[in-house]
Amino acid sequence: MAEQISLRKRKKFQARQTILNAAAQQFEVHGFANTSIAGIMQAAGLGVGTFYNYFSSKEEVLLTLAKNLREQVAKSILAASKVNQSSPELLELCCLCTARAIDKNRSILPLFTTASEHSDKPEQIGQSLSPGFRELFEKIILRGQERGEFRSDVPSNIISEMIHSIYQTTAFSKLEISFQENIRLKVKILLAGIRAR
Amino acid sequence: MAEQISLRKRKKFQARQTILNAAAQQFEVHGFANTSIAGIMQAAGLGVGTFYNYFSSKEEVLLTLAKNLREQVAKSILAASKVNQSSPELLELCCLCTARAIDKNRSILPLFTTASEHSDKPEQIGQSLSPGFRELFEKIILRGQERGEFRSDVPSNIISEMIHSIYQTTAFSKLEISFQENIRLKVKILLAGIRAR
Amino acid sequence: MAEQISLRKRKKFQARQTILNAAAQQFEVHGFANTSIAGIMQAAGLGVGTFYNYFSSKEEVLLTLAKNLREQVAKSILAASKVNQSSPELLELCCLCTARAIDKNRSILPLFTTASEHSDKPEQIGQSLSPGFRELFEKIILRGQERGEFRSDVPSNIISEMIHSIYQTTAFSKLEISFQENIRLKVKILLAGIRAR
Amino acid sequence: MAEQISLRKRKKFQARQTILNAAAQQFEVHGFANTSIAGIMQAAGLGVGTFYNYFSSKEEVLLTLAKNLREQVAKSILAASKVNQSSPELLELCCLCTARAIDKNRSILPLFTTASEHSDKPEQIGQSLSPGFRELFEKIILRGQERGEFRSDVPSNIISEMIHSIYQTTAFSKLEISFQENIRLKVKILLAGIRAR
DNA sequence: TATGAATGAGGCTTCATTCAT
DNA sequence: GATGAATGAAGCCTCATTCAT
Repeated sequence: MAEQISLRKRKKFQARQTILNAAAQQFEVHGFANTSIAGIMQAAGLGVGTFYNYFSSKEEVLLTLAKNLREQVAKSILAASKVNQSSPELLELCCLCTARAIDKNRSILPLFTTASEHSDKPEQIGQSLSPGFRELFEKIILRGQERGEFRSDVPSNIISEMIHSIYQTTAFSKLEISFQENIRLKVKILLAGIRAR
Repeated sequence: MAEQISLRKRKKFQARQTILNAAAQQFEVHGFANTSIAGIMQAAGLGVGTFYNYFSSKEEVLLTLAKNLREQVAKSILAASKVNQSSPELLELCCLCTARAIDKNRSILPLFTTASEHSDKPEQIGQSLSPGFRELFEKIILRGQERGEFRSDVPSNIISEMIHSIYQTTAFSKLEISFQENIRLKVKILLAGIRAR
Repeated sequence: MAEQISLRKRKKFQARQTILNAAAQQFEVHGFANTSIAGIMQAAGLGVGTFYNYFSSKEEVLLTLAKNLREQVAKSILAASKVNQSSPELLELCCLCTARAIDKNRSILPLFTTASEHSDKPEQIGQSLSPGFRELFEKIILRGQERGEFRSDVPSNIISEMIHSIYQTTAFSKLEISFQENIRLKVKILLAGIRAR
Repeated sequence: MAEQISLRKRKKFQARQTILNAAAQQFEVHGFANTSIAGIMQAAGLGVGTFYNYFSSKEEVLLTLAKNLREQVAKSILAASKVNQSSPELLELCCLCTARAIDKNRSILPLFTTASEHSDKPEQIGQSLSPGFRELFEKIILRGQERGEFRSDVPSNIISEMIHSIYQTTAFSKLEISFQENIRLKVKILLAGIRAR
């Protein structure tokens, strides 16, 4: 009996995953707005109605994808930031860790730049990715500025916004260079730019 | 007779402008995806059918808005780049000019980050803004690298992409700082970051 | 120009009427809940989307039908109630006038007994028919009670509710007797029952 | 062994009752049309699929509720009508008994006025309540007319229909008076109205 | 050229019903 | 017998687009 329930739950969990994957893929191919629920469920090999057993809207799927990514990134950063080191080193490390975590979910990030367009509650989605790493970055920068490791003539939130922008747009890059390497180079420039003289 | 024709042409031009303005405003308020042609035309105070006398789709309106912005930016840059100066100085000047031109059309830029989402031909729109100033930036950077004014260990297209990303995301910024000032600070960091050592 | 507009408006008015008639007929045949908008518009010989150029929901159609009926009844009663006469005579006259007005729109009345079921705002529809004649009846009864023409041991609103109930249920009657005659007989009983002794 | 079977039967009976009660409650709160089977079963604390072990449709549930009410009313009337008395007295007694029986199941009656709307077989449900007491009333009236106790210038079926209408609409009454008292007053008027002169 | 009513394709969502466990 | 996930039919509604005036 307990096993039966567990079996069913496992299946339900699997179906949920199937839908999430199908959605991510469809979003990547057609974009969020051009993806229909019917399309997602067809890609998932499930009936249309089944979608509503798991999610109440396309937005909720996006939110879920965002949450998953956010958690992965957070975990990855957390691990990296335990080691003790200088602020520039730490910032670079975190940036690269984040890049690596994002790279595994490349299809998802680009959505958040644009998702705010399609929702009645843009703020929810648009910034749902940030918490957990944007704040972390800002903390590191602040600490670096206090320690005199980073220039102080530019506010930390501007710098943090700049890092954020790098991730957002690099995900769209058409250049013939890997995502992580692209990020690495840009972070290199940024670090050089904010180093205290 | 000639005057009548000219009058008619002027009137036609006016209607077109009215639609463009209404569209820009609606896009800004509701987002591209959530703006309907009926909505645009209502805002324009014109009949729905009239839209199709001037444009064939919402995308075309967006493209037109982009083209207008692009031309303004290009003109602005062109004027700035005539003066002879060092590459960093020139780059900074061009960046600020661009910022100023964009600031006048703030409502339009944010659309291009997202517009690719909504179209069947994303590439057309998504990058429609760049030509005319992205290339210019790259040229300046290349020249600077050749002259030894900019570091050469990062490809010019990466740097140019980074500048591009600054414009795209700063347009969305929620920070309490003006668009132009925000851009200025970021460009400062970037310039410091790419200066040859 | 003015004529053209007028022509269009006339056509628009006609289409509205066509929809209202088709809806009334469909409601009568299949009931409100079992009538789909597609069904109405097919009966009207118009496209589905056209419905929304005129109404925003099935409920609004019902409300409109109710309003029309209400206005007819009110007009009919108003005309009748101008003549001066005893309260029982006046009440009877008004009842019969109402019956006649309703009879012309037989298909509509039955809906209001049931419509409250189907709406999120039941009170709106359920009682939308009453104003204009339920109150009138109550006024006549009250006056009759004051004058000693009607018994006073039963509250006027109970009597008025009883009249109301006669209309509502007689519209459903399966008896082989005309609607108006049926009403006439019931009103006869009621009048006999409320006459002061 | 026999006990086990009996236990099972009792359990089955219980589930059936649970569903009926939940359904009645849901019907009352949301209306018949707006009540889904899922909703009923959730209110019943049972799985959706279980519904079909007991009923084949929402209509059948309604029919069952009607049958139960009908039987209660019939039993109540039967008891009352055994005593020998004049037709008006008997009719009044039966009316009040009926009112009392209905009052205990207030939630159910209102459904039958409207249920016909929602079914493909309206006749089945719409009049499913009547048999057993409408006929009885008619018999009493007929007898009274034969005995000269009731006026004969109005057909008995009209009078019986009038009684029926009182129950149907009083169940919806918004007046600040109890259901039974409301019925009592209306029956009083009716009786006064049909008394032979 | 301007208009706006008509249109139907297409997306969203609900829900009765089935069926494997 | 109980369950609840899966299903797709069917309804609702929006909106780009056309076309007669």
